[in-house]
Amino acid sequence: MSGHLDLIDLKIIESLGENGRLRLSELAEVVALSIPSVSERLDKLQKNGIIRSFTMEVDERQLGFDIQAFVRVRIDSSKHYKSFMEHVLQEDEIMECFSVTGEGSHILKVMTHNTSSLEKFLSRIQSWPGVLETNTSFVLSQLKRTRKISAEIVRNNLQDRQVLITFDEKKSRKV
Amino acid sequence: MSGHLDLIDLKIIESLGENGRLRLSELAEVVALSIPSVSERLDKLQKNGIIRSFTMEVDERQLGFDIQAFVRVRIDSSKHYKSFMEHVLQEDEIMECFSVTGEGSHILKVMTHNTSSLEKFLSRIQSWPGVLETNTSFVLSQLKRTRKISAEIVRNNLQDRQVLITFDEKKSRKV
DNA sequence: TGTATATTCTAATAAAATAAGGCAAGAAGA
DNA sequence: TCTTCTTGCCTTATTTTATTAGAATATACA
Repeated sequence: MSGHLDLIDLKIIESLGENGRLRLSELAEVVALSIPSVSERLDKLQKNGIIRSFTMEVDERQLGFDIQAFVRVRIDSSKHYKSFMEHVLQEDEIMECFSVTGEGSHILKVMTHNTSSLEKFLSRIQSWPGVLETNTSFVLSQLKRTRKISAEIVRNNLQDRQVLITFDEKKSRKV
Repeated sequence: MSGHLDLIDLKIIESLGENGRLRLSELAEVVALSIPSVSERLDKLQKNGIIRSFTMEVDERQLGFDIQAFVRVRIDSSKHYKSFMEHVLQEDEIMECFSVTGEGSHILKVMTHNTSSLEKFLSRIQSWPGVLETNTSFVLSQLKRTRKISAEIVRNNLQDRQVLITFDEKKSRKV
């Protein structure tokens, strides 16, 4: 049970970050391994939870989500933490929720149809036990959106942890 | 050139949001159409930019990105806007960048290896022309992360725009 | 060094995607 | 209303891709 990631794994991750629907055959070409080998590596990456899931970026506006916002929430202590989390999971408007340092204890990334649905959502939040304050920033536009995980950067990250052991040129198959 | 989305399209989007690597054959099963029909719809969804790209969710920690943070940036007026954007696109640490209302003009979602790389990054930002102030919130944990685009909600969003016209039961094929 | 484990390959089989051609329903126009 | 054009879907045939099984090679460890 090797938990080691080598450069081939990182290239697979990088490639799939750019196009999550790449075929095994295309990945095999990129990393110069046979298709079954790539398939096995991919399974392992998912099994180990390094790859969590495959998803999609959509144009939210075209799907009728005209409002995106960040909502900073301040909740009082840990007493209401569990119920807060349950509420968060239930609300479809909340796409992401982060526990953070700084002003407020949480940041919510919210997506709704229009201002009136956002208003309803905000008043709902404010009724949750323990919620002391919210502070909303509307998203006017998104300047950058990347899922790219550079193999090179990950290699640098991991090598001082010694998680990443080797990259043997020998392993690469001739094409 | 029909730009209309029907419920079948929305089901395709919903399904791919949950698993972006679903096969055409599996999608065809879900929406009860033939494989070539689903393939054609999928092409069209991408061509129309409703589906922007296919990607992946990874476990950032396992890839050595131990620090995630939101950085609020205040830049002075629009004079430095263009150069700011260029910088943003260049920095690998910046995963997302939003132009927002409220305190500060932009929110950056940042991912780095450790506090020292974050520190370097922050001092780099502060040297960009026009950057007046930054305010960093560390992400302690992520409580929710969803890419699910519910077909039902999108239908509700779109029907008052009358973009969504029909859902004919007749169109569904027997299995 | 010897043994056990990992990873890879090839080849055969199964499954999936693509491409071509045709049919039917609905829209647009005479 | 009738005709034509377009759109969306189907089926079939072909090509491409993925899976499985088994053998070989390399790696790690005692």
